[in-house]
Amino acid sequence: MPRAGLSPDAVVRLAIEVVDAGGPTGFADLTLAKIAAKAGVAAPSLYKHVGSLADLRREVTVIAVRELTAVATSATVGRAGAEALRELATAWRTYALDHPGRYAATQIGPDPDDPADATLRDAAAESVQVVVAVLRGFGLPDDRVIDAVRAVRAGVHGFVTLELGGGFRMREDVDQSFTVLLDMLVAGVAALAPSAAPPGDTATGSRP
Amino acid sequence: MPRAGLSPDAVVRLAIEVVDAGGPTGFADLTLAKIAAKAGVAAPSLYKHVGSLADLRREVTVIAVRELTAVATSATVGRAGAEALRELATAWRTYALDHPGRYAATQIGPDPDDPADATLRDAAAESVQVVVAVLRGFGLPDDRVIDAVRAVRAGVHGFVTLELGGGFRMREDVDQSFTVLLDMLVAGVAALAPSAAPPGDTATGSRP
DNA sequence: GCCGTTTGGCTAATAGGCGTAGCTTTCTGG
DNA sequence: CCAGAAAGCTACGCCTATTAGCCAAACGGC
Repeated sequence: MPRAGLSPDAVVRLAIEVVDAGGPTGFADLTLAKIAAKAGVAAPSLYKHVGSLADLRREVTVIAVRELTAVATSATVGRAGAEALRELATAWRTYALDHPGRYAATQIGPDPDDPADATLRDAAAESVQVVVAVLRGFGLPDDRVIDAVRAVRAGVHGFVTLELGGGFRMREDVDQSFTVLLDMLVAGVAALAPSAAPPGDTATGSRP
Repeated sequence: MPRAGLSPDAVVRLAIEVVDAGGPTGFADLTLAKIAAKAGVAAPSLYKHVGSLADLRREVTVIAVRELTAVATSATVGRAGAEALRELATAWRTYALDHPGRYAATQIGPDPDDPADATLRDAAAESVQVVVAVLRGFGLPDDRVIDAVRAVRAGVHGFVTLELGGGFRMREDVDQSFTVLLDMLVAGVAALAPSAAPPGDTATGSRP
């Protein structure tokens, strides 16, 4: 008969705790029953604060995407060019490794047609804008920026998803492999600029 | 009272049909009930042919990984260097786009400790070996091969997962972006070789 | 051709998930 | 102080997977 003092935000916070506790599959394994247990409440009571499990998952995803945007942004303030790109990618990977469940949540793509996904679409677009901003520092032609952004996103996202999924044996050397990937991306993006001369280091040299 | 004529293989075949019918989320949405409905059989009857849903999913995953290995292999026979890498990556992406559900199945990593995952581990290792073989043609030092393999896997896998997940707006230009990514990977891998000179072309390659 | 065994289907039932309906209790605002 | 909103609850319906036990169809030996 006592009240648990829940609120929509509190439920989302508990959901994130459950996600964090579940490792890389924490988001996939998120369940209303677990949240209710953690809140000390019967499962149907959660519907007083949340529309559905799908809604709750969407809110968790939005928060995770915004967190990722925030760490990426703060990793690149005051930096430019290759250094900014390296810091961005490193912060991105660090967030994924520190919060694997939340990072898995960010992989949920918004439905372009569903109005309920509008804020998620916005959050996702904002996170891409951080990459765009960093790559603008390379002086790329406008029509090449999108290709560079996609390559960087693909490389970093692919790397961390493979890493989180256990796709890499020999865990010791993973940091070095990530550095090599960043070298490739930095050099590759720089090579897209018309007038050679990358604004920062190149680490592996550039090609004509 | 008539018999449906099922077998373990037939059940797996039906499972793959269900996966294929479900688009990118077909694997996540795979359910014994759907398979049973497609077979014209009650759900518990499937247990005469399959150990559990987890077993069945594992078998689907193994098949998908082997298919991916096969298309990657046949795309690279008789080719070497940059051309082989481009064809490998293109075949990889084509498989993912043609069979999004099956490609999603390949993303589940084997548990390194679970003996039931042994054949999946082997299949996954075989698929990585295709990339290793292609990259060997670049004349990399042994301790750089692993970094190059990881970078290629990360780039291609990241690209197709983002593409399948709807992470790219403006669908028209995706082919070009993939080509740009391949340019970066080819140049980046070539740059890892001690004696400059990439063995194949360096410009943007071909594609139908 | 017949009998016994294996095999492949079935129904019934358990356990756990989401979600709805409706009741009761607690808090709050006038 | 009391009415009504808010936040719990239980009971239920429907969907999963999975187990247990039954029954009929197919098959092997003779």
